Amino acid sequence: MSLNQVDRQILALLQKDASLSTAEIADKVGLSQSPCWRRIARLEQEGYITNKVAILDAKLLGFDMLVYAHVRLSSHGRDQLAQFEKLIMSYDEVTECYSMAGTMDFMLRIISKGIEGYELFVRDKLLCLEYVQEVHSNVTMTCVKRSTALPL
Amino acid sequence: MSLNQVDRQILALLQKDASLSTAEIADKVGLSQSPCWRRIARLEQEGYITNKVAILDAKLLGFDMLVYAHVRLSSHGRDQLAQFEKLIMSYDEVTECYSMAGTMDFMLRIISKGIEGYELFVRDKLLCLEYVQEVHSNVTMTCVKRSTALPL
DNA sequence: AGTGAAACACACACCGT
DNA sequence: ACGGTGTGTGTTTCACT
Repeated sequence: MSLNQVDRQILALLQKDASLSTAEIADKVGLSQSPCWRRIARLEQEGYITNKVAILDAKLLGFDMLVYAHVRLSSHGRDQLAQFEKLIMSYDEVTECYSMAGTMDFMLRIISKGIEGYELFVRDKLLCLEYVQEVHSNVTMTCVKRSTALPL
Repeated sequence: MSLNQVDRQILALLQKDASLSTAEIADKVGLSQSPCWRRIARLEQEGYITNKVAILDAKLLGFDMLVYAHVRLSSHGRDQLAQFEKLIMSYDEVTECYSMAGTMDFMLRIISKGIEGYELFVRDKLLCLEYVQEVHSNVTMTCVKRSTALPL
């Protein structure tokens, strides 16, 4: 159920580099392979580790535009809330979406190729929805830091 | 140098699930193991795949607070810009940081345990810096979507 | 819970096409 | 460039402490 220090160490290692072998992790946390493997399997099974992914180089692949957009829905749009969220999930350009505290707003992280790509997205996939009242775009310039790791 | 359709397919698969074996990927893209393995190795070597990470369940680990903070630096703070960025990179609570177009602002993605954890962070690690002029917190409520995948 | 060994699958290299 | 085959290395299980 709960986690001890070794479990946290394992998680900390894996969230930085999932290509580490069980033997390497076992070595770093001071365990032998078998018990280390069992712990990792347990951490996966209990849901602490949700999945493993490859991180790609966005710039190298031509995605030079990263925008955080605030989307305000009209008040009667609450009815279509579920539909809006479902739609958002189907948009690959939207890599993240959160509803914000205190407002009827959503914040979207949108990745695209150039301003043209971003404008196309906003026009064809956001503004075309009747219940979208306002879209405010926060364009990022340089990425100082980007990590998927939690502060364990 | 450039990528064909098969390469993109491989990248698309790996950015969703990096635990796929070469054989499984080869099967899905219609190649046999050897050429598929060579392509993946090339994609890593050329930097398209930067690394592989395990994604952990933030809520399960007690990180129930996710805030996007806009930080405004005072104009003479430009001198300490490099120092600020270095400091930000050392803070584990800051998982992302971007400088924003058009302003002297930075946007920080901060993950913490409860409002208490967040307040502690802002007080002890942001407001204590003389050149930090203003911190505006956008608190997220529910996560509609979160993905690390690019829209290939 | 940790250790050791054994079965198995996979990653990686070397061939031929 | 793709495909087949082999060998070492990592993963996964099992029997034991």
